[in-house]
Amino acid sequence: MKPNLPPIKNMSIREQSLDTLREAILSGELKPGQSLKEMDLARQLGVSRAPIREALRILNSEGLVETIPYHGTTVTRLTKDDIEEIYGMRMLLESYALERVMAAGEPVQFQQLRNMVDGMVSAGDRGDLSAVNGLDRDFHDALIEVSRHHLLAAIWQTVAMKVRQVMALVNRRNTNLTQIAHNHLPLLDAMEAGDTALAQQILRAHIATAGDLIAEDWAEPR
Amino acid sequence: MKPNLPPIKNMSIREQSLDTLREAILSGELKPGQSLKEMDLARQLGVSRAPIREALRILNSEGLVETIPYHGTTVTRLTKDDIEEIYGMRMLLESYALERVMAAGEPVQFQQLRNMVDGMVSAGDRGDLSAVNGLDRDFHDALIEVSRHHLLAAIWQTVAMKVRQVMALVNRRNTNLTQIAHNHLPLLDAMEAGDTALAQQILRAHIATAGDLIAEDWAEPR
DNA sequence: GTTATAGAGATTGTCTACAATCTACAAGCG
DNA sequence: CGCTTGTAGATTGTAGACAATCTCTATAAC
Repeated sequence: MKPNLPPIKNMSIREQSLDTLREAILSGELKPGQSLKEMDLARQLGVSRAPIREALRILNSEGLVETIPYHGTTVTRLTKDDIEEIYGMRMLLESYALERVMAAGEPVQFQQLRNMVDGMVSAGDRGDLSAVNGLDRDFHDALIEVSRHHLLAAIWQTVAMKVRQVMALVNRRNTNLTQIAHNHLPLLDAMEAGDTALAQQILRAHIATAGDLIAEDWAEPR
Repeated sequence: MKPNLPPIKNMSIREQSLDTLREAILSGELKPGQSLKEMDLARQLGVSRAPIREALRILNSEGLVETIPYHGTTVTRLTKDDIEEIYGMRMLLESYALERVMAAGEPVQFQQLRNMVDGMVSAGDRGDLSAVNGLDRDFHDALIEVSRHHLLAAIWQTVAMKVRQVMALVNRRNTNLTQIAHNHLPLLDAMEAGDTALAQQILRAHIATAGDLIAEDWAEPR
């Protein structure tokens, strides 16, 4: 008899604080430029400053916050140039992942991606925005994952976080749900057909379009 | 009159500890797999555990150490696969930087690179190994720098650190100093001539060769 | 009126002590 | 003998107090 019970809740206060703060930044709850006072955060989470500080150091080296000695920690500001850099880097990394996946040529992995795209399409038809966004993230994360490159995956994490932050902050008035979802179909078709060049072209166009749309109506703060 | 004096020692204990530990790892003084006990490090540096812990969190998120809760922190081990990933990523990033530099087409920046290559050549002729290594690092760092891409530069830092660590650990018996130095000349020539394709080809071959040489005689630890 | 300066308050940086957890080994039990 | 369980020592995780530094404001000097 193996009840298969998961571990209760082994996360340290530091890690819980880290996840909470990171999530708040990536969801846009904590806005760029906002100052984070250690004591406030500690009181708010009901813990001491020590784990908060360690979490802030990690967020700092992830580029999500910036710390000036004896002055304070603030959520990193995002300029239009930053957006362009993020999407340029995203294109570079995803393109590389795609190249590796196609070169490896293990068609069995496509099923996983196919499921996500299918789910995205149906979520789009339902008009479920957050589901589409979640599956879109999952799809691009999975593309990196199946490329089987640990270092690439680690770097992708950093970039993907910034993408999430941007997506949460942008004024998304002109998003066509079904269009986003269906955009992934021809990419997957090209991949399954083994047409690397076409797949690359579609992927790059897909990312470039998304980046341009966002950079276009990015309101430079302050 | 501007004496150009740097601030005396404005760095916090955390940052000094961080630099010291990072340097020890990158120079190979602290070897992969070695366990780092907070109390030992604190005693050795003559400080308390708090700044040491914060430094370790940063090193952890940089991928230089790994921490298991209540168990300890160890210097990250490097496998042969890791080496290949590092050099693959290095090629991707430097190639991207080169592409951007060539596209921008500001020839004035080449002078800076030229000086480094010249210095490298003369250091190679002097037989000064550490000078060649230092200038080689400077050259590749500068290539990223002149591409004017903050995010790329940040990501490069992480990868370049791992390259340094690998270089320090590898058994470099067959290094031809003058060859390494002179390898950079045709690359710079192609860049100044505006021949992007040729420059890319030389750069990629240069990095691939270096990576293969190192991966080749990488002794898998344990 | 302008500038320099001193002090108060707030915030971050560091230290020390204590709590929680892990590993290893020994004692108890079948 | 083999397995579980409990205890000791070591190590990491967290808390709270104190020190160092910054910002801001009021005041004094010119």
